[in-house]
Amino acid sequence: MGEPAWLDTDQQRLWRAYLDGHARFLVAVGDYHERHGAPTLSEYELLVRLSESPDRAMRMSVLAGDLARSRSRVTHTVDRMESRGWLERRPHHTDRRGVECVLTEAGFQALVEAAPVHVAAVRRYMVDVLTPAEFRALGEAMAKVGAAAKAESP
Amino acid sequence: MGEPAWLDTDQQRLWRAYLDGHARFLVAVGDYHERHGAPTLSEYELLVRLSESPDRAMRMSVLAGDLARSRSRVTHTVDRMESRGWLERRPHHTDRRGVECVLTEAGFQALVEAAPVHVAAVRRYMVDVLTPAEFRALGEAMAKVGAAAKAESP
DNA sequence: GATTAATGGTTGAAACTTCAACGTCATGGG
DNA sequence: CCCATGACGTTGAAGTTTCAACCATTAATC
Repeated sequence: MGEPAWLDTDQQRLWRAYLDGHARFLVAVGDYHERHGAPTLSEYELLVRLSESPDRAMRMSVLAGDLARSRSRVTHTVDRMESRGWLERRPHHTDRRGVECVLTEAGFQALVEAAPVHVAAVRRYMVDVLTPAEFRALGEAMAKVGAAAKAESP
Repeated sequence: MGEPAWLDTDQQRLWRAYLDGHARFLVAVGDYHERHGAPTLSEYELLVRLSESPDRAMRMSVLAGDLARSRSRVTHTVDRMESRGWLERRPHHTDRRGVECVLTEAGFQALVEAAPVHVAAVRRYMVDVLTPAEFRALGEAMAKVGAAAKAESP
């Protein structure tokens, strides 16, 4: 009983297309960011979350959960970004264990400059490469995949 | 002229679902590998390529190109795997600059043990989460995305 | 066929991520 | 109230990846 231990030829082809396609896509987007002087994709994502949060501030642990990263990784990343003046830390008001990360004006400006670069990259290497229906199918499928993965780490 | 500088709300939702879904998926698969004592996904991929190659051997640069990784990264990864006895290096027959990477019997055994774990993870977190049509759409879309990215780095 | 350019692979350091251990504070049960 | 347990965030070291520089060899150009 249970699932077969193998993938059939077609499943294998699709799975590899996914893995390989993603790897190449990320490289392409990363290079595009770099060529245009934008921050790393992972730094960019962090800036986006903060910018959309009320007060442009978020707790470290919420940031970590949102971005699906370890707390430690967020700590180190925030260290680096803070030293560039994009971020600041401040103690949490009610929970004295907590630390809040605040986007500075400089950080917001960095985001404003980076956004068009980022969007151009995503269009060029994903959105424009697919039909609208394909892009939708891709996004919806990944939403399901993400939800399934999320179901395990509460 | 040109593309709009922004993504509309729906495009943004789909794009984020992709990015976030992938991140969580990779974590889930990585954890699954680790819980079951299988090598890292990236080591696993390398083992697979070698095992499918005639002679179970490949040149470093071909490996790098195939896996969409830097030559340097492959060098370091092969160093580690070689020290575990899974791989060996040997000079290329005709091109004296070249180095070939050969899968050892121990490496092949490691692959044989890891394969069912890997397949179970891929099923559990991707294949089984989607309908066959969704999975196909995902794979085909990523094949196009990968091809587009590939078109830039020859 | 000699120079020049390009490829293959490595090296070591810098940058980034992971991992385990820790200190602080909050929360729940006795 | 007190203690046990767990959450929050950091730390420093270990592990991995990137980056720039490098040597050896091959391919191109004249």
